[in-house]
This record gives sequence, structure tokens and C-alpha cells, in this order.
Amino acid sequence: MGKDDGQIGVVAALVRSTFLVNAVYAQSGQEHGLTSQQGQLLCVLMPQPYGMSELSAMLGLAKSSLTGLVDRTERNGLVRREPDPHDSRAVRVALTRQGSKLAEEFYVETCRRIEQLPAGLSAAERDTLATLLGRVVLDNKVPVIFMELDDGASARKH
Amino acid sequence: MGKDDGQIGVVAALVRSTFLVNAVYAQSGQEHGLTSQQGQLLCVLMPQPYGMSELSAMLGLAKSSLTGLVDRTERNGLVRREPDPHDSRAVRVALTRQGSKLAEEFYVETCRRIEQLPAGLSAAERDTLATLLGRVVLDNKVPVIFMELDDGASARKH
DNA sequence: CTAATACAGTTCGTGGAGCGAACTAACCCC
DNA sequence: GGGGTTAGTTCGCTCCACGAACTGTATTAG
Repeated sequence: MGKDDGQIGVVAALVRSTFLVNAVYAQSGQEHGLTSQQGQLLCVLMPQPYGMSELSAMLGLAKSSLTGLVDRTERNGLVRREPDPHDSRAVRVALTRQGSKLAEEFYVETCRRIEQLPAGLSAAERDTLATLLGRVVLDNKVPVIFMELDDGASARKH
Repeated sequence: MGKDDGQIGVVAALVRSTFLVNAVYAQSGQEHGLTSQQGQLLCVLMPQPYGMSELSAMLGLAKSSLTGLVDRTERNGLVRREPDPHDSRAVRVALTRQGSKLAEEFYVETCRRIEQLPAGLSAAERDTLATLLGRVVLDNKVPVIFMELDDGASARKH
């Protein structure tokens, strides 16, 4: 494992950057009155509504966990359960007007802060970082979740 | 933000790698019968015992949160509260024999898995990644916590 | 040397989060 | 139309995190 110069190891770098991003997420959420889970839920819903099962797969949660999360978020007026027109068992969780607004703000602000993290790197270095880290996440097929909003996300369908 | 080619953005890369590492942490912990918080506590204690206040600063938790975490971990037989010889208000939280063993196993296994994540990169690329990410965490002075075991620790063997 | 203050930890009450097991209701389809 | 699947919820539990209030020791001021 290459790190004989004073440099930090890749494991430590990953672990600590994780810490960093977690903290940003939590704090940004907090400032918007959101837990990071609720913030995540809002972000996932930004492009379109989803069913509970879809959400639970996307977020990596048990369905019973999701019920609670949606309950709490709904209680805060940020999402709404709508009946699915094609399946009366199912439910579509959608952002309310307020939720939509808050999601946008939270998303923008959180991105801004995360983008700030590598501010000490040159544009080229940030690009390299994005490429390498991007390959890591692709190689490990991250559940495809989370802030998928980079764009290509919309094409995802059940 | 440079991402006009098909490449993922640096924000998305960071966010998703965070997801990845979180998952590794949680799963590795789970397989050792640990929550990630308890796993983290054990790791922090590997080099030496600490007082509650020190721990709460290192882990970024309120003191009252730490009491509970240590309680639960102690109940599992992994740590022990010892009186501080120099301050009878204070307490030193130390690993038990069992906790020490488990911490080592958890630590090694978790590192192994995290090290696995960038397996698709060449050695040189991993090194670059470590350098760039290392600068990011240094620039943002990560609370200096977490798996602190890397500092001198690369070749560390207690 | 006492009195005020600061500090170390705990307790208590609250709420979010996550899980599995058991359940209801709708769907599918043969 | 009956059996198996699927969508979601409910229930009971544990963990986690917080702030406020508290106990008791240390420290420092006067």
C-alpha cells in the first residue's frame, strides 16, 4: 500500500472524506430543519414521485423503516402520499409545494458546500478526483442512489 | 463544474463514495455484532483509553450521547470504565480484552474492505486519489477523528 | 480557608431511525 | 376463484442523539 512518504493512505483518505461529507449533509440538513434522512428523501423525490417499495430500494431501507420516514416527513408537510392510479395497493410519494421548495434549497446549498470541499484543488485536480472517485463508485455499483440529481437520473424507471 | 463529457461530477462522486464507505462501515460492523458507532468507539480506543469528554470531542457527540454509547458498549463487555487516578470526577474508558480483540478484527476487516473499493484503479491512480483526497480532508481539517489509526498507523502493530 | 466557579459525567425525557415479523388488501394468473 | 405475489402498514424493540437539569469533584478567587 503506497504511502511511504508522509502522505495519508487511501483508506484513511476515503474514511475521512466520508466523515466530511456526512457532516456537511447533517449540518446542511439541520439548518433547513431536516434530518439527513429526510433531506435525502426530498432529494430523491425531486425529479418525480416514487412508490414506497421503489424508495425503500433506492434508499437501502426496509419497507417498514420507510413507512416511518415518510410518516414523519409527511407530518412536516413536505411530502404527500397519493394513490397510484394503476395499482390501488400502491402509493406514490410526492413532494408538496413546500417540500419541493425546501428540497431545492437544501439540494443547492448542500451541493454548494460539497463542491466547496475540494476548493483547495485546481480545476484539473478536481477533475482528476472526480474521474477516479467516479470510477470507484461505478466499479462498486453504488446502489445508484442518493443525490442522483446530477442529471441523467430521470431515465431511471421501475 | 467540469462535467461535459459523460463523466460524473465531483460532487456526485464525493456523495456516492460517501454512501459506499458508510455502507462498508455499517456492514462490517454488523458482521462483528457492532453498530457503526460502537465500532468507531472501539477503533478510537485502540491506541489508548480516553475520558468521556475527550471521546465526546473526538467523536463529535454530546456528552450525554456518549454516556449511552459507552453504556451499551460496556454492557456488551467491550469497554470498561476505569477511575482516573488523577481526577476522581473523571473516568477512563478502556477496551476490555474482548473489546480489544474485536476492535482489531473489525478494524482490519473494515480497512481491508475499504482498500478493496478502489481495486479497479492502478497503483498509481490509487496513489493520486489518496493524495487528492488527502489534501481535501486536510484542507477541511476533518475533526481529526474516526479511524485515527492511520497516522503513524500504516505499519503500526500494537 | 472558604465561596464561587468550572468541569466530568450521569440522568431523564424526547424524538428520529432502523429492523423483522405479522398483518391487510389488492393484484395476477392459470 | 383460489393460491401465490406484491404494496404498504403496524407493532415491538433497540440504538442513537440531543438538551436540560443534576451531582459531585476540582480549581480558583478573594
